[in-house]
Amino acid sequence: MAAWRAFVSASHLLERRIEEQLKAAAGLTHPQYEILVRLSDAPEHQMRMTELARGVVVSKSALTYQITQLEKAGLVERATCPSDDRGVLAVLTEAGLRCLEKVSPGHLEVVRAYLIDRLSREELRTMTSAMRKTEEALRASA
Amino acid sequence: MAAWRAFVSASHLLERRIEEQLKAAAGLTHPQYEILVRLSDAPEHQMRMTELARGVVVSKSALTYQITQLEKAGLVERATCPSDDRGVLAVLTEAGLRCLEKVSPGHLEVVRAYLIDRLSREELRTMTSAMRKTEEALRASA
DNA sequence: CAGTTTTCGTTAAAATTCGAACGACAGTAC
DNA sequence: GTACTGTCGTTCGAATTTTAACGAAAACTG
Repeated sequence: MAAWRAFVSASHLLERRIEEQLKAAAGLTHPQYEILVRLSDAPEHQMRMTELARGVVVSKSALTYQITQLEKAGLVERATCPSDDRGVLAVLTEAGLRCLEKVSPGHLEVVRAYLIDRLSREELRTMTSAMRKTEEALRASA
Repeated sequence: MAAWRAFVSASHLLERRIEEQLKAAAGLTHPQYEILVRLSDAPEHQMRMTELARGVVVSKSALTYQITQLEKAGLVERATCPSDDRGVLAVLTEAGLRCLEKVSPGHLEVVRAYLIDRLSREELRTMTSAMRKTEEALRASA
């Protein structure tokens, strides 16, 4: 269980550090940053609410809240979904994209400094595949 | 950055699943469970608040809140610290220990099912060492 | 030993999370 | 078409976390 203990501590510590960095750099929380990243990767910089929530791994209600916050900040907009009248599209704005481009380097630097750069190429490859396996297993069972 | 993405998703998904399991099994949250584990490992089943907060990786105020909750549930007690009049000791009660023994198996089963058992011995070893490295780095820089 | 600075744990207010319940719409069966 | 069932996003209330500020006690300084 040593692996598990280390995993939990490391992920919580890293989470804290990342939160701190993002807040200082752009007043963003980690979930908010994740939302921007996912949107920037999506076709036309937009995504359905439910799909986005699944991707970021937060509840739908938490996403509703965060999208509202990001909308107030002008980084995201809501749009009606053409194919489904119930649907809502979260759309990354120009300002959102610029914000992301401004913040990413610092974020990645933290991730590298405390995680990536401390692992050999071999270790990194192993860990990636391990994390993918557990992600897949958990997504499958839900 | 694939490694990082997988890491974040996997840890959030796992966190959710664990939270769900603990809530169902004993009405505990993950932080609460962590507190019980740390206390059960400590000499005389007790620890100073600040030290405990560092171990579990939560803020002091969050720990104050959680210890109060656990005290209401009868799983933990507060005691005055003999060597330091400011200090407070969190002490695991008999009921707390029994609760932990009751819940642990189910918890470990989840951790194994989604993380440990999906990794080869080699992968597990690599991940442990990687997590230890980042934990150490993050604790050192704080 | 007085004066300053830290550390300890708690508190208060604000922010964020989740789960459950909801109304609106979509999909399917008959 | 009508009824059933499922999905979508939001809202509400409860629980939890964080930050900042606080009073008390320790540790350090001279």
